[in-house]
Order: sequence, then structure tokens, then C-alpha cells
Amino acid sequence: MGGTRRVPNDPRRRERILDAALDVIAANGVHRTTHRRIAERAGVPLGSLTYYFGGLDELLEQAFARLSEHMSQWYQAALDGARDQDEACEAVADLICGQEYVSSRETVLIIEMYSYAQHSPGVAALGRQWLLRSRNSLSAHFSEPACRAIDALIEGWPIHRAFDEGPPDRATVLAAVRAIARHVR
Amino acid sequence: MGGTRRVPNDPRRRERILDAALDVIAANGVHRTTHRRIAERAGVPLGSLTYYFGGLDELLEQAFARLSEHMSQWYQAALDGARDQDEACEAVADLICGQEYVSSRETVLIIEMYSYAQHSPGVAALGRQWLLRSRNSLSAHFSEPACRAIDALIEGWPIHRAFDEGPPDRATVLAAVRAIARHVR
Amino acid sequence: MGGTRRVPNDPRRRERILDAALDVIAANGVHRTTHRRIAERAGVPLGSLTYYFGGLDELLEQAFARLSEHMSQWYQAALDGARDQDEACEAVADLICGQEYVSSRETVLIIEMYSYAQHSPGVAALGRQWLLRSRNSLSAHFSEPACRAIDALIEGWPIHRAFDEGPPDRATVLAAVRAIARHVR
Amino acid sequence: MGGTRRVPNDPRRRERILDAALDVIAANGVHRTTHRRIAERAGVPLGSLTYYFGGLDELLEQAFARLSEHMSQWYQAALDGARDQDEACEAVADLICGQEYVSSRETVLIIEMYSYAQHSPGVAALGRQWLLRSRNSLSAHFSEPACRAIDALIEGWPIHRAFDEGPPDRATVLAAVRAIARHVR
DNA sequence: AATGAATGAGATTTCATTCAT
DNA sequence: GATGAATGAAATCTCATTCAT
Repeated sequence: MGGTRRVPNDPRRRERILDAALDVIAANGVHRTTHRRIAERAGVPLGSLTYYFGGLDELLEQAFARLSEHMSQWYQAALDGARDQDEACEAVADLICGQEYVSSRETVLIIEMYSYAQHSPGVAALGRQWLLRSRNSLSAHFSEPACRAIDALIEGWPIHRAFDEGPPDRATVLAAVRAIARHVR
Repeated sequence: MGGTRRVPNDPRRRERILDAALDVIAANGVHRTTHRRIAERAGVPLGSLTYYFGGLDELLEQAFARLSEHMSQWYQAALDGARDQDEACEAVADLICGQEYVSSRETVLIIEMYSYAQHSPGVAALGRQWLLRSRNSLSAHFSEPACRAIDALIEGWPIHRAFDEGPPDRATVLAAVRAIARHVR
Repeated sequence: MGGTRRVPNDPRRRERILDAALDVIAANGVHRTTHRRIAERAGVPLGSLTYYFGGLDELLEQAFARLSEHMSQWYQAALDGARDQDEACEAVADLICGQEYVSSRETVLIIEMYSYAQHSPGVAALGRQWLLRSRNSLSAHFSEPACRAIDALIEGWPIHRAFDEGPPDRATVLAAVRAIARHVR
Repeated sequence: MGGTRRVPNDPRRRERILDAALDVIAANGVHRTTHRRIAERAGVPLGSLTYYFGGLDELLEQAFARLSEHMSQWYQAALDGARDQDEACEAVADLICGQEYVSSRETVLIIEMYSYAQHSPGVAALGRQWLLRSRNSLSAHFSEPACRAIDALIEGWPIHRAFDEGPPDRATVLAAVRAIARHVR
């Protein structure tokens, strides 16, 4: 319309808010996650949140979308590097045991996402999408049924980490993945 | 004065409230679970919630305690009936696939409990206890590492059910459990 | 349920709030009528308003219901006292010119109610009801068409009062009412 | 520098904004009329509202000024066409009953204007001016007291239309106007 | 022993207005 | 001349919790 092109003063603010939301969720849980806490964490004024997002639900949905995007990429990168089934088994064991994939923060967030998804159609759709991408990454190396079983391990073991003391024993994890890879078809 | 013993006029009210709380959590998630909704669901006056329970956190903790008690018993009963490892594998497959163990309501509640546990020391303790009892039930039939792997399957597969369409294929589940039982030690 | 009978601490609080709401509307208009202003005017805590009323719309609707109830009674009382058509004409003139019926406060409130009714089905229903009761009171003394015309005068003249300086000239009003009473049938 | 004359690149924008404001008021009421809704309706950027108008109050006042200007002209045109008192009575009846004068939109807006005028000196002045112009148009055909009574009818009857089902019966309206014209002096 | 009326703290959300560009 | 990103103030509303009875 002939006017000056308006550009955001702070072009990464959206992302900063979403990351702050994930931090607050990790620290407090979705229940006890509030606009105020997110705004404080992100260092932006309260009004900013509702300027960028239609409401808390929408904000959380986009934050979880960001989380699942990051996780899926990580996941895929780990499996794409494997040249045969045995390396793929090692990669899965690393995903389950490694500090990076499932740092405490990510474990917490994934479980919060599962929980929230049960009451949010939008986040449930994200969960389904994640599941499909995950199976797709696995399917390059394993039979269809093995993919499902290995995926269940990948979901289930981190939950134990949330209650157990340390990370799971890598040898055990690797043995379980291999047993499934070789004997489930 | 003297010998008058006061008795509650509604002795099951505590339990009714806890079950109502679980219903509300299943329907709405822990976030969006409120005193008012629980009271309405239980058909009891609002004031009785704070009369019986010190606060919402305490109420939720006791509700999850009730849930995990029921689930553990179920779990144990299923495994106690097995006379050899093969029957134990069948029992685990039933737990994972069966409608009873993981009805939609229970799946939702378990995930809500995991999520809440991450921010509540009391519920985290319940989770640890559940884990130990679960492994204990399994250890009658499987090696220690196999127990951990099978337990991960038991936790992980229901999560898929929350996003997938139907229950998992029983043959696949059974094959995975057997593979672990036989080859992880 | 066997408990003590609970009674409100302040049994007239509902009515006090509704009267305060009418005061605020009269002073500020429906736009600029807020929970805070009403609460301050009524001398009750803010939370009280949402305890007693589901929302501002509901509160305004009940306030206008209170207004129209009072006005209808006044109206009816004025006309019931008339023993013949001529006395009824005098009564109508009094309603239009009298300080009591249409004090500044009531004039303002009536117009605010008409205005709000256009965007609130509930208040529109109150308006219709008022109209019917008003015609009903008039119909004891005037022909059906005369009722409608006189009612239009009763609605229209106070609007002039809102803009004109003083009250309308009583002789003129009486002449108009009589002209309609005698010549419209 | 020197002779460059800046011209607005959208010369009718002011008027478009004012018409949009009237549309929003008609649809939502003055309460619930906001900058954002007006801008959206007018299809102009939000910032242009505060660029063209000092604030929402000023914008509303000018919108109502536009409304009353249009209505007064209509009014006057209708009465100027009458050649004698009887034709003037017909013209008044047309104004009250006709679809054009008091379409639903205009009825709503007039009442909103009365309501707003009670809390805005500027709009109250517009109202007084309207009243005077209206009486002036009438005074060519009716006695001074008759003008006031007829004007009251013109204000009052549309209010009934806001609550009644259909438009008023034209014969009744005409009879009332004639009764006043002939018998009030 | 039990309750529901009551409230204050804080949550979400709306919005007029400002201002850098 | 014009804009839309940005924000602070305040609005509505929710709710855990208190407490007189």
C-alpha cells in the first residue's frame, strides 16, 4: 500500500518465547506454566505473548511443535549415519542412553508433550507425525514389526530414566535392540 | 463428652473423591483439574475437598497413589498366574494389548501420572515404587536385564496406543517379548 | 445432607451489587461500566461479582431486569389510580413530565437499556416484556391504536429531556395525549 | 523542498473509517467497538485510526456527526416536499414507518447515539443540534407545541420497532400525527 | 464433623495508544 | 504521510483456600 516496509524490532522474539515456554514447562510442568512465567523467562513484556500467540494453548502447541521438530531431526540424523543394521542398533542404543538425546530437560518435555497431547488435538497430531517420522527413519534398517517394537523401547526407556537414578545400562539396551532386530519379523 | 464416638456419615467419601479426581484428570488433564470440577464430579460439596485433603497437590498425590496401587495389583496378578516363562511372555503381551489393562482411561492416567511425577516428589516416589514392584513381578520369570527391557516395552507401547489408531498387533508384541526373554541376559 | 444450614453473611448483597451496577451505568454508560467500578461502588470485593454472576453480561441483564421491574410497577401504579380516561391522560402526562418517574437517572438508564438490548437477546426479551406490560396498563383506558401512539410518546419524550434543557411543558404533553386518546381509534 | 505538495494517497479514507465505525457500532454496540474491529471492517491498517483521529472518543463523535448529518438531511428533504399540513402528516408517517428512514441499521445507530450522547458532551451537542433542525423542519407545517409532540412520536416509535416484530401500522401512525397536528396548539 | 459463602491472588486476555521507521 | 510492531494498563475471569456457622 505504498507504506514503509515494517520489520520486527526483534526478529527472533517468537523463537525466544517458544524456547522460554519449553524451559518453563521443563521446570514446572504444563500445569503451572503461565504467561507471566514465560514472559519473565524470555525477558519480554507480558503483552508480547498475546501479541504473537492467540492464547496459551496456541503458544504451547507451537512450543511442542518446535520440540518435536528438533527431536525428529536429531533422531533421523542419528539413524541416517548407520551403514548397516548393526550400526543402526548401536545408534538406537546411543539415542536411549546418550546424554544428548535424552538430557533430563528433553525427557521431561517429551513426557509433558505426551500428556498434553491427550487433551489437545493439535499436539496429538504432532505426536502422530513424530511417530511416523520415527518409524520411517527406523524402516531403513529394520523389519516393520521390529520398527514398532524398537520404537516402543525408545519411548519407554526414557520414562524409566525419569524415575530411576542413572541412565540405563548400555549393554542391556543394545542386547534388547539386537534381540528385537534379529528375531522379530 | 465421655464416650460419644463420632463417625463419618459418608464413610466412602474419600474414595469417591479420589475416583472423581481420576475421572477429571482423564477427561481434562492435570492442568485444568480443579477443586470445583472434582467436587461436581463426585457429587460432594466443595468444602469437603479441603476438609479431607490438605490441598489440591495432596489430593492429586493420593489419587495417583490409588491408581498405581490398582495398576500394580493388576500387573502382579497377571504375572503370578504364569507357570513358566512362555506363559509369562503371553501375560505381558496381554497386558500390553488387552483392553482391560490399558483402556483409554488408564493409558491417559498413567501418562498424566508420569508427567505430574516430574514435578512432585511424592508422586515421583510412587513411580519408583511402581517400577520396583513391576520389576519384582517380572523377576520371577526373566533375567534382570530382560526385566528392564520388557518393562520399557510395557511403558512404551501404551504411549503409541495414545497416538496410533488401534491396539498393537499381538503377534508382534509377543515376538518382541520373547526375543528379549530369550536373548537378553 | 445433614450439614448445617448455610446462610449468606450479607443477604442483600446481590441487590446491592445490582443497584451499584445501575449507578455505574447511569454515571458512565454501559461502555465504561466495569467489574471494578461496580465493586467499588457497591463496597464489595471484586471476586464477589463473579461469585454471584456468571459474567458482566449476566450481571447487566439482571440489573436491567431490576430496573424494568421497578419501572413497570411505577407505571402500572400510576395508571391503575385513574378512574376514567381523562384521569388516565393526566396520569400519562405526569409520567412524562414528573420528576419522579423520569429523574435524570432513570432516563439515562432506560436509554442505556434500549441500547444494550439491541445486542443482548436477554435484555431484548426484557424490553418486549416491558412493552407488553406497558400496553396492558394503558389498554384499560385507551383504544388499541391509541395505546401504541401514547406509548410512543412515553418513550420518545424522555429522550428529548436528555437533550433539552428542562422538562417538557405539561400543558403541551397533556394536549397531545388527549388528542390521541380522543381521535385515534 | 520548495513546492512539493503532499497529498493523501487515499483521500476517502477518513470517510471509509467513519462508515466502518458506524457498521461496527450497529453490529456490536458502542461497548465492544474497538479500534481493531473498525480497522478490520474498513480494510485499513490499525495505525491509520490513530493517525486520522485523536482517539476512539473523537472517532466515535465524528462517526455520530456523520450519522446525524445524513439523518437530518433525509428528514428535511422528506418534509420540504410537503405542500400543506396534510402532506406533511403523510411525510411524517412515512418517516416513522418507511423502511428507508429507519432500517434496522439506522434504528440501532440512533439509539446507540442517544445512549453515547448521555456520556459525551460532544455527541450531546450533536443531539441538541439534530433536535433543533428537526423542529425547524416541522415548524413550517405545525404549531410549536405540535412540533414537540410529533417529534416525540418520531423518536419514540422507532424504539418500539426495535422490540416489536414488524413496522408499526401506518394508518395508526397517520391518525396519531393528524390528531396532534389538528388538536395541539 | 461438615459446608458453602466468600475472597484475594493471580491467570488470561483485550486494547488504546505509542513510536521507530 | 503512514504503518504495524510493540507494550502497559486494565479488563474479565478462575480458583485454591479460608472460615463462620
